[in-house]
Amino acid sequence: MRKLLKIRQVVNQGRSGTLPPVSDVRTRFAPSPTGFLHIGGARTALFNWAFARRHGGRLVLRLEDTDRERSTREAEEAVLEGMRWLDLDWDEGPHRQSERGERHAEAVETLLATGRAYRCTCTREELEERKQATIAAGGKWTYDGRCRDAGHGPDCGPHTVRLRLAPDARLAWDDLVFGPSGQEAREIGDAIIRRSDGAPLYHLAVVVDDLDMGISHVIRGADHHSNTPLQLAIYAALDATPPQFAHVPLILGDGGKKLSKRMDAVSVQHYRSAGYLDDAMRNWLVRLGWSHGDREIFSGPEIAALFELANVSRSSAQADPDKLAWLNQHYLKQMPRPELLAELTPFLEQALGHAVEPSDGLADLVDLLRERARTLAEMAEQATFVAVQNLPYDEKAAAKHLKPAARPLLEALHTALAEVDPWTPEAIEPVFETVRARHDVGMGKLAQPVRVALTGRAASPGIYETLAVLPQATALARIAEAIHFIKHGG
RNA sequence: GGCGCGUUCGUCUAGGGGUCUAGGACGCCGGCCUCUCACGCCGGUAACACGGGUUCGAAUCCCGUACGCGCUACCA
Repeated sequence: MRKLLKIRQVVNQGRSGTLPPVSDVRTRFAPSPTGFLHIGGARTALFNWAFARRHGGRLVLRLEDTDRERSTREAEEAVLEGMRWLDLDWDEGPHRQSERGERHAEAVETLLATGRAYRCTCTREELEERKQATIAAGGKWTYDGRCRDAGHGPDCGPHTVRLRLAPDARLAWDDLVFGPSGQEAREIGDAIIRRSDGAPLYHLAVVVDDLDMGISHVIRGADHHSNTPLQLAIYAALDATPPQFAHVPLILGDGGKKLSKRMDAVSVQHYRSAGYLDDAMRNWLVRLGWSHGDREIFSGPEIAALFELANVSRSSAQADPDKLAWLNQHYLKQMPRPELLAELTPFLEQALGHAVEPSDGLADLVDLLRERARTLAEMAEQATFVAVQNLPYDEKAAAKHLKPAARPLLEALHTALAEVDPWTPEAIEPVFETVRARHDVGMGKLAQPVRVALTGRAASPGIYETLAVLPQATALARIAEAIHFIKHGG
């Protein structure tokens, strides 16, 4: 218990207050390892990370893995993987709640020894019965205190342990986001802190863990706002100074409803595999409930430099996938080429179904595509033509542009293009000009058939660039194929 | 049901009594650019939940209503 007393109180501050420049800020992220990192959890982690970094503090990672069923090693790893992907580096841990049973048990024993808690032999059935009775009588139910002064000893048979609350205690705190908050103890009642099977309850466990880990700021989802009074009571019973609390609003799904696993994309790995960038994801998440004036774009380091709890909203936010897509393209546009190439390759290989050799053409193409794709998956889709063996034609595109009228144009181009040297957009352009002038057609009539011949589709980057991205021989071969296609049909 | 919290354009938000005929961003619509698709640029649409107060003056303060969310477990 000594250890618990060491906790230092960080200067109390309201929403408008400021923190001392250097502090002992210690935040924590405490997810339960469910097999994926939920975007709500990811944002909570991000806020904790940002707050710690902003104030030169430390972030502690703690896995709340008491649900042994779901808490497999793989489930844990998935959560950590999500954190790493988002560059949310932690300074301590991961600690595991399951490994701290002894500390939880000790705390309960201390509480029992000091009379701050007592044993309760009421059974679930009895409790339920009395609860229904008082509700039927129009009353509000909290534990009626039957065992409060019964003085049950350790050998009283099956029992739970309850916290003895002073009925007139006002369990109040100044929430860093919600402001002054609190509840009367009598509205809570004597809560169970240890189950009859000896396992500690969540509220006891978090308090002991946060105390032991020296957490100065508990930043967590608003769903815990109304759990705080009880936890405050536990801190008090332990004679410990509670940390500061900041509750962040929940993230809602489409239509303002709670995020549902089947209706919404709730895990960060979903977005990752859909081709979203970590920078975009972080930026999107941080702007859900937090703002910094009119600014929209924030890099990781900028978040770490600018984040303040005072600018966190109190109302829940609806996740908007369109905004994420926009952010993603923004980051796609400014990502250094080698990096982008590396990120794209796995997506491209997946789209093609075979390995891809790096080439200058592909590298050039990536620069052309960053203006046209919102995700890596989209970009890969648009890039397949450079690396594909047998180019398939989009049916509608072929029907519209690979018509007999295009044949003489393609033939003229094929001949002229064979002479182009060097094979660059600049050298290719004049060829189109001459062919266009000679056949007296508009650019559209000329470019579209070529585009379909080269890419199989009606949309691609500029035609000269698209040509130059392919080896000259390949480009010529595809034009020849298109001519053949027009002659003989599919 | 009880307790708590929330409510500014479709969405994320700025805004802490006059400078708000409410600003930015995404989306959407229109235009320009143009070989397609994009990008870019220009322009437009669109909000203070409702009702009472307080005040010379309210998006901003107070009360109520409605709606939404959270908690209300020997779950976390």
